[in-house]
Amino acid sequence: MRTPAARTIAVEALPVKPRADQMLPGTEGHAIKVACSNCNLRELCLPVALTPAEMLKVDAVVAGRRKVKRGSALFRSGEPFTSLFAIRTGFFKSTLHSADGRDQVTGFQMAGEILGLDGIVSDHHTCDAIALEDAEVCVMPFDRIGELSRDIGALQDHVHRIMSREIVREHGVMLLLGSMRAEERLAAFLLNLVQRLHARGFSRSELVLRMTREEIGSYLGLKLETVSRTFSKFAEDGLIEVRQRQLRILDQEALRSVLKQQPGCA
Amino acid sequence: MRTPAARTIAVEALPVKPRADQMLPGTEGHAIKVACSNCNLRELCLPVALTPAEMLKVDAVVAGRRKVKRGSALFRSGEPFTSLFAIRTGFFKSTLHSADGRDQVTGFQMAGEILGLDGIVSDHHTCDAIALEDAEVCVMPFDRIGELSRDIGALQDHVHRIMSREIVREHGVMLLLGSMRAEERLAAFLLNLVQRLHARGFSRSELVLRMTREEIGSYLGLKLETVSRTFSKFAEDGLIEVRQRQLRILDQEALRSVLKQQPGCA
DNA sequence: CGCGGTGTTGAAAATTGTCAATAATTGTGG
DNA sequence: CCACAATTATTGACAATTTTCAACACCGCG
Repeated sequence: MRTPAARTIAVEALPVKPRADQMLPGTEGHAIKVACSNCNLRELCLPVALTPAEMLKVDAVVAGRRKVKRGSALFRSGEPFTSLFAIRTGFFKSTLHSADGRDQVTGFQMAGEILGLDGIVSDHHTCDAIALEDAEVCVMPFDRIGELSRDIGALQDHVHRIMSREIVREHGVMLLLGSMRAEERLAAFLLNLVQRLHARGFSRSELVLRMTREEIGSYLGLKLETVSRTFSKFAEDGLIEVRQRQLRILDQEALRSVLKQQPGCA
Repeated sequence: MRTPAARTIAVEALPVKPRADQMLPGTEGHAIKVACSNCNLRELCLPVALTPAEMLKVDAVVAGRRKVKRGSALFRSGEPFTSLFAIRTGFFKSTLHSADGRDQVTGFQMAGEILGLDGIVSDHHTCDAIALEDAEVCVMPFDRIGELSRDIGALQDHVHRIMSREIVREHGVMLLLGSMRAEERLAAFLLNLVQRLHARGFSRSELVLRMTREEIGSYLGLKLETVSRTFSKFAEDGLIEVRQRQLRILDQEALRSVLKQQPGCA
């Protein structure tokens, strides 16, 4: 039996601070100009101090934009690597396919985040980047980035930081996969997601899951049924309200505390 | 001309002796000559083509060496980040400590590998690097690396590749943690370890585990008892021979096939 | 208005973890 | 050099968690 917790939830997680081109689906706006200097994602994507002259050069790094339809790939494993991609709008998953037929979602990426870092080492992409909703990215040829960061120290720093940040993020995922139980994993996932959305101007309590239960499960190292059950348990306990992909966090504190029941509990 | 260092090493190192002999030949208590140009780990650590003039500059990146005793830390989470470290001798683990008291080994590092990349993003280290045997590292102040890679394109590339390689490595760990069962995890771990040791001139079938069962378990997301049991099972099945930390792979093919029993097994 | 993909739920099975006892090994100090 | 303490490893019995299999509900879309 379904608990009566299935009340209607606000249709869409609306931005707290309206930012037209961060709207999730249905974003129709045609890009006016390909330039970081007047991009409203700059604080996320390029949070460094640059002189106006440097800024102009950085603008030239962006070779153009590319739209990616929901369900299709920005790039796939094995393809030659030439560029990094900065997400302007939309939502991606990165998935790995192992030789022995395993699949693993290695991350979910949203506006302002960078895709393609895995391809640098071998000049080939090693995972797929799939749009989970219609998306648009800035294309940044990596050789241009290299050239320019020789001129502009702040840009060089920034590139290093982006890569290091990805390493640190993955450490966190390893911690999650290696030491948390299902409820903890899901709680950590939701808190992370809503925190990142909030940093982009969305609600800190409501969100729309752009991915399936199976994709969440793959990311968290769980089966889709376990994800579903855990959502239901959180809902029963009054931590969240969930109806399909509409999700509202009712008790963020309690969700946090799911993560803190750890050590010598015996 | 580049002498294939790995081959030279292989010849010298083949008689794999028990205890503390997983030290790279030729590195025993050498003088204080700090120079990449004549380092026998160069193929591993700095595999790029440089002119002699560039090579001299790169030598100057290494500010010095540092010895780390078994059990002590090269750096700890929270400490200011200033330098990357290249392992000359010894063996390290990297461990993460979460706010809620969880620990996670995020990797094991050996000669020729780089430590400290996680610290770049925030100017502070975010994990501990602990020596599992007496070790020596080259200290490479990161600002010098930055300066020099502005001059030397090949070095810039190399730095990018090192970071990207770490990202790709961690993807692999996520796959392991997210989708493999205990036997598969341990098999993958052993194969990876022996492959890296072999690349450094050691036997492809014998190795000495420098870490405890608990550390292996932490890395693989398993309890130490599960690690121990799985070792025993592999031994019963004739895949390996294990006596404490001495380990011999008897049937590498069979170990590999542990990873390939994936899909519709029912 | 039905269909396919997606999500939920139950029951049983499998895997891994927990607790506990014991053994082996290593390090330490007399 | 030996003995003792501490750490590390092995193994068994049992418990907990998660997966598997299966049935069914829901939703969006053509």
